[in-house]
Amino acid sequence: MGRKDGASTSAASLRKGPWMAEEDEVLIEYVKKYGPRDWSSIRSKGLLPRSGKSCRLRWVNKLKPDLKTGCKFSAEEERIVIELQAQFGNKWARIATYLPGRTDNDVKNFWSTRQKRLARLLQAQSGPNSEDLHRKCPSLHHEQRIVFEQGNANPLMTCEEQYSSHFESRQSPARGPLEPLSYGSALPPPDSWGGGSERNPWGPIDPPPHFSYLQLPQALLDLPLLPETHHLATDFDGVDFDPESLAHDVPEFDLFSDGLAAPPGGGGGGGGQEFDDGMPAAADGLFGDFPVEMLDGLDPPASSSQS
DNA sequence: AATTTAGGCAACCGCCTTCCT
DNA sequence: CAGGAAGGCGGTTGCCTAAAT
Repeated sequence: MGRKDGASTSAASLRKGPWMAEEDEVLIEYVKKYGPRDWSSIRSKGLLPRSGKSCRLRWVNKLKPDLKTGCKFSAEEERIVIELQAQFGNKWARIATYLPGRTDNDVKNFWSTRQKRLARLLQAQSGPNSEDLHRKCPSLHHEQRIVFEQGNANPLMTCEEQYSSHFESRQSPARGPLEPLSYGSALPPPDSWGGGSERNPWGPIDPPPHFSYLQLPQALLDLPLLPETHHLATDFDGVDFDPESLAHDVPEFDLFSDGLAAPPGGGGGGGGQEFDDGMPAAADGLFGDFPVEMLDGLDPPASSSQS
């Protein structure tokens, strides 16, 4: 209601800025002892000069043991985010429930970066230097070329999305609908966290209906289609996912035993990681360049290309 | 080698929802 | 039921690093 954040606390005595390792230790010890709740009592107990919100954020985004920190989004994860964003909008917390080890902040940052990139490409395409882009991104991967040369390009997707989709469809053509991660056998129910707030991000989530590009934001829908690709906007209606493939690499949830069983084939945090399905992480080598051919046929959307 | 640009990420802000008294 | 407190969430900003020029 009328409360202003921090109004009830003396903001002057609150520490801000980057967290020190010692602070992290204190926070971890606190969660060990009391569970991930009552964040504001961390300050009231005199443990840390941080706001409860700040403590919670730090825990959720960095200290929680089941996070994929320092690991780029895999192509699979990218695709999931793209599809769910189209479906739910900017409901990052909800989307994150479908991605083991990813936080809402991760998803948000990923999306933001992607949007910037798209905006920049569109702007470049609308300007006089699209040839410049060709020069800058000459290394179209062979697989990417196949996608576009076969006329399967969907102008609503970035290069890596199209490539990802293409690659994926060849790997497992039949996939079930996306489902959120559930505690299942891998994660304990919220109760085991000490009966904290049941407003938890893991709560029951409606299984999303099939994704449809018709639900894309209007700004994207305004983009003109490339010749001979109009059908694709609806072809993607049937893109399905196997929920098993999403949940199968949910790590054993062991709050304080260093958490993650390392995914097979890659140590965490090192980059270049591979996941169970063999999909490589979205390494620059594969997805680094956009197919400017895709953009050359496009006119800038009436309203969004100027900035 | 210096500068610019873009990507990635951590953390803060403020609004909203839910819980508690 | 009303109001305050706490937590959740999305938007935004700023810093750091790597790549490009």
